[in-house]
Amino acid sequence: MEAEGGSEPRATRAPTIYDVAQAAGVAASTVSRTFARPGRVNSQTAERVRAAAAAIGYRANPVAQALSTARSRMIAVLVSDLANPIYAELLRGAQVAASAAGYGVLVEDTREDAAIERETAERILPMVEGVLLASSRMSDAAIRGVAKQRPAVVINRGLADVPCVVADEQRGTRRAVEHLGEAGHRDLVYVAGPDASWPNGARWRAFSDACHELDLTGRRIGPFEPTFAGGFEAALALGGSRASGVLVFNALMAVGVIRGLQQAGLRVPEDVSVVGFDDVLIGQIVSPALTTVSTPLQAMGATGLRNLLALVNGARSRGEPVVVPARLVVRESSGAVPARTG
Amino acid sequence: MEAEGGSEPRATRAPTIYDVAQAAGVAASTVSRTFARPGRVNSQTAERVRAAAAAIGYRANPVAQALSTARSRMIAVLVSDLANPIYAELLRGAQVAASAAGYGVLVEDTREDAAIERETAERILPMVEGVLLASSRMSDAAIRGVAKQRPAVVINRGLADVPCVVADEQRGTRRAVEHLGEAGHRDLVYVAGPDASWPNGARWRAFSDACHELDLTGRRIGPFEPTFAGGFEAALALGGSRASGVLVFNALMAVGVIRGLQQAGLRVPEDVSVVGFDDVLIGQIVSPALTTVSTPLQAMGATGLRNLLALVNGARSRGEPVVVPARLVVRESSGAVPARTG
DNA sequence: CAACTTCTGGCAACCGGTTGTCCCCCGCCG
DNA sequence: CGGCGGGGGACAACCGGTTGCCAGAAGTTG
Repeated sequence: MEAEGGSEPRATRAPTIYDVAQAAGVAASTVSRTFARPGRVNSQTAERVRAAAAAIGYRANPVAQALSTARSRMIAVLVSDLANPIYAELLRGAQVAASAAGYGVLVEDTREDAAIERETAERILPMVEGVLLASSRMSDAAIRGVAKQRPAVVINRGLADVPCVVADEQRGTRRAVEHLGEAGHRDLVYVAGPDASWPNGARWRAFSDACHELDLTGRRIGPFEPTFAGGFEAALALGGSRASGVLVFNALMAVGVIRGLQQAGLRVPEDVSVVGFDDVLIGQIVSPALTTVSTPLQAMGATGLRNLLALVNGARSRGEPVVVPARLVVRESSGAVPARTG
Repeated sequence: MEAEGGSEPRATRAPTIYDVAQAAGVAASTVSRTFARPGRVNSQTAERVRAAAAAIGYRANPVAQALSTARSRMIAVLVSDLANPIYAELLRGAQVAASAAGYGVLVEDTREDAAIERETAERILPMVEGVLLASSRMSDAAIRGVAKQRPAVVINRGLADVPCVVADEQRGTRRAVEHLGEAGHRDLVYVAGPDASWPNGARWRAFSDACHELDLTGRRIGPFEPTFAGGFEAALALGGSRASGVLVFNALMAVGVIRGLQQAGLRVPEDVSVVGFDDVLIGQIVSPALTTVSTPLQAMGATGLRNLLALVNGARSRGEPVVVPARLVVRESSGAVPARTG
């Protein structure tokens, strides 16, 4: 007679295919095939197995499956900073897409630090089937190193030899500059984010080119932290400038710039027009509402993840990056150039 | 002679302990113990093994380790909506804490849906060592069901028999009501969030009690969606009310309420005072800045995760929930009651 | 009716670690 | 010099599935 415990907590071992096999009077392999290869076993037998499994509450152990099939059904997603809503959105898109495909998402917040990112990647690489790098801060070489070990897709970064999903920074930025130009602004400033950020470089280049073509003056200040505080700080640096139009690396910073300018006694958009990147709630809430270059963040996350799964399943990537459109959403933070009183 | 491929992609199988064993001239078990039980093997042997491992680039396979030790070193974190910054913060706190302990975090966005949440939980339960439920929408019974299968910790919800981390909703709410009362507001409204949300219930009860004790009139409207749009909608419903002080379920909604009221031609705080819950960036940015009940979200995520790990490692939980303090942060959206002109 | 398929279940090896157990060898002690 | 103790390495079983291969049964074909 076995010991009769009181309320057993998580005592009893979970049932395995062997338990099911015994209950159904078949071999373990038959149980395995019943679930993994329907059709391979006689339907009557299968029915018996399923009944036995249900009766004893069998659930396949995903770890064991992962070991024997070498497929963990997990994807790693690395983001720079979960507190930044753009990563929350990207992650959400990716997570929902993964879930739909029966995959789990291992998140890691790399805290805007290339070293942490690298180390993290190495650590979790062996247990996932692929890696989605959102706005990686690593060097190209490091990214390729990761991609050599596992299928990888990069979001928000253009990079040869590794599949990418990027927004059309070029056109988006161009539209923003045109918008400012049409409003009469001649002197523009680009407020830069982190040097390690690829979109930052792309936006600055596109800004610079567009200014040149449209015969506008375009300067750059920064880099600043890609946060509200960083933008606020940038607004102070903007003080002595003659610039009437400002393009800011991201939405959080742009909001910071607006607040900083207001703090300094300038009105937006009457004195200075501010345009940002990323269409997140905070930009819509702030007053004046932020004119911004909008990219479909959730969709990018989802697309990135789906492409990654395709890769995992043996697809070969076309060399071309996936480019999603960016459009300008004009709100209240930009307007006509002020009449020069000075 | 083997086929000589060109650039081999991810061809070669990762080295195993058997490869290391062969290279070092020892048995596989010795290799395993070299890493898993330092001290059990002679230091000279260990050195040889480590050298061999380094030479061939061996890395332990976490899946195999998970199978044989029954420890996957992964924790599931379920949140209702990643697009809500409070979950992003909770998740961030949890992720960083997990990472520090060498654990990975599997996130799942349950989209505010109890059914999805349940199903998700069942699906990933077998591959994690524990579960952190942030603002679960499931029934108490369903949560207990989960907790019976794996160690679980619940955040933002009080629940007997399952370890919890909650903010001091009672005191936080009380402070908010006192604040409004001291400013002269006699007629208050609580704008409710989802019925399935535990903090929503706790806040409403505390609000109601506080109003009673302080001899104020406290009504309730809702439920509304816990989003900006939901708050905006609520503001419309607030229209005909004589209430001059409004307490709103969360920050996103509170911001929506402010904007909705402004839209309706009311000034905040001159005509109506608005107080919210959750101290997130958006509440600081909005104009007027939101007076809010602030709780340490990242810390709650981190604490929840650490307690979960303790549980996983065999600690028994004291029955008491962990209560973290909530404090009122007074900003611009609340002020003195307007002089009654009507 | 023999030869050949097709269907279907079982056996056993395998994925890559971990760990209980055995045993050899060495040193130490009486 | 014999016996004892313990350090340390090897063997093999095990975690829980998956799958190649085999063989018996049933069905098909000439």
